Amino acid sequence: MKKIKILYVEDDETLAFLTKDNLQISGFEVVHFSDGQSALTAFENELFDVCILDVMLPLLDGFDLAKAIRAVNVDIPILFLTAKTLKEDKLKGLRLGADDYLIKPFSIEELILKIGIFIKRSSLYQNIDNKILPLGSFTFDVANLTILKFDTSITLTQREADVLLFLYQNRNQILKRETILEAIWGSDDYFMGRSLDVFISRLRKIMAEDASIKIENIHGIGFRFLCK
Amino acid sequence: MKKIKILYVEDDETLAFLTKDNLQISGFEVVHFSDGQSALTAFENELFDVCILDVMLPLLDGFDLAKAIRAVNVDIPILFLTAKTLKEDKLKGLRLGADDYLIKPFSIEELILKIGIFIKRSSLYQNIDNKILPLGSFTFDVANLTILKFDTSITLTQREADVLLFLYQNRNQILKRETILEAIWGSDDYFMGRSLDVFISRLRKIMAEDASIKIENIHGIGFRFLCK
DNA sequence: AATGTTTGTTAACGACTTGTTAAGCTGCAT
DNA sequence: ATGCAGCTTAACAAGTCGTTAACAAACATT
Repeated sequence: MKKIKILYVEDDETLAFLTKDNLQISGFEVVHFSDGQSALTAFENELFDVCILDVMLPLLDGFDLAKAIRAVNVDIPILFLTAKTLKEDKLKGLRLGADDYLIKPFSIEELILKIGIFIKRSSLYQNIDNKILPLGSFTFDVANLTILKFDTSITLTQREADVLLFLYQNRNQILKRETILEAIWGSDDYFMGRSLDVFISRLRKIMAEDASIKIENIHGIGFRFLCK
Repeated sequence: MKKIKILYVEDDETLAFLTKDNLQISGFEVVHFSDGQSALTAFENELFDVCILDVMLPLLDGFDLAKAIRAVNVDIPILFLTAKTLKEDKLKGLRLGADDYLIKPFSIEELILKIGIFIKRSSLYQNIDNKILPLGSFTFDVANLTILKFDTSITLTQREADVLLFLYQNRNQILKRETILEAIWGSDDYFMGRSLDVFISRLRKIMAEDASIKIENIHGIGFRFLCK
């Protein structure tokens, strides 16, 4: 059983030390940063399960950091620590329900409890199969395997939809060929790799009209789905 | 043009505020309640077009509230918001009827798209059992198992009518073979599947003259009944 | 530049799904 | 018993889709 890995950003060193220590005792893996900038760099290179961000941070505040994190991973749950009650408009644009907050001062028990509940209900368990996803100027109706364009619609095959959904869930991130193949085909060999290329080619053609959507190839590595 | 009036029940005040605000900006009229009891009272005194209910509510949970709402109005579409994954069968039941659900976390764009599609679908849905349904240039008299054409009428068998009604109730959506078989035949095996194909073939022939009605096959998945 | 490798694209192939017609059952009414 | 209606099963034709092949283009390495 893998530990839950937490990205924790807090500039008050004393509080950070205590919190980190307590979370570790409770079985979490915690990586702590004192400022937004270094946290963001780390986030781009490692996979985390949850982010806990102090709202008041030097250099890059908690909300801006959250926005930057969202640009890399749209689904990761973010828990804000805030001393005051939040400005409502600040939360706009963050994913409703994917985020939560805790008002300082909080007890460590409270935090741990909150993390537990929070993780359980967030995107690790997310069910996406009846969703209608905005995709640039299109919308992607997952259950109906349909891409709705301005005035037409295209029905995808199940496998096309699977690939597209997987790209979507990991959009704006580099995805290794291997990762995609494992996720969609269940294993990874030369021929499946060629199949993947055929599917990528078809999806590109389908979405060619919208220049804001792009499936980039990262040579020798995999693909990156750019969208919005 | 009257605004769509939404009854919105959500106990998380922050989320509710954001959602309500966004829906209003998108042109909906939104009335928000924090608990089921007060929502129900309001529902009994005002007319709403759609209900959006959080499943986890204090006092009266989303499903019980829905039941109470149904006692007052059998046709109103209800959209459930749920944080946890529900039992599969509970959800399946919802998608097929006048109800649908959205799993948290969702983005506000997703919610708005969903409401749009949902309303379009359910406004046509309504109470069907002994109605005369418009079917392109035909009409389908459900109780009398009759399709009325321009100058003739065709009597269907009970099973033909069952299949057609089920397709109609879920029109413009992909229906899995399995779902249809479970709904009409009660279970799903190879031969029933072949039977279904025979029925689809007959229905297509009956409705062949009207090009605006179409039973599409979605290869390897099921069918989609297209009909304005 | 020359070579090998990875990726893009199109088309052909084959397994499998579906469409269609007709024959075979089964239960019901006569 | 006999005939009929309605559904299922069989049989074969037609269609679809993922895979594979084949070749071209892009890229990396020397």
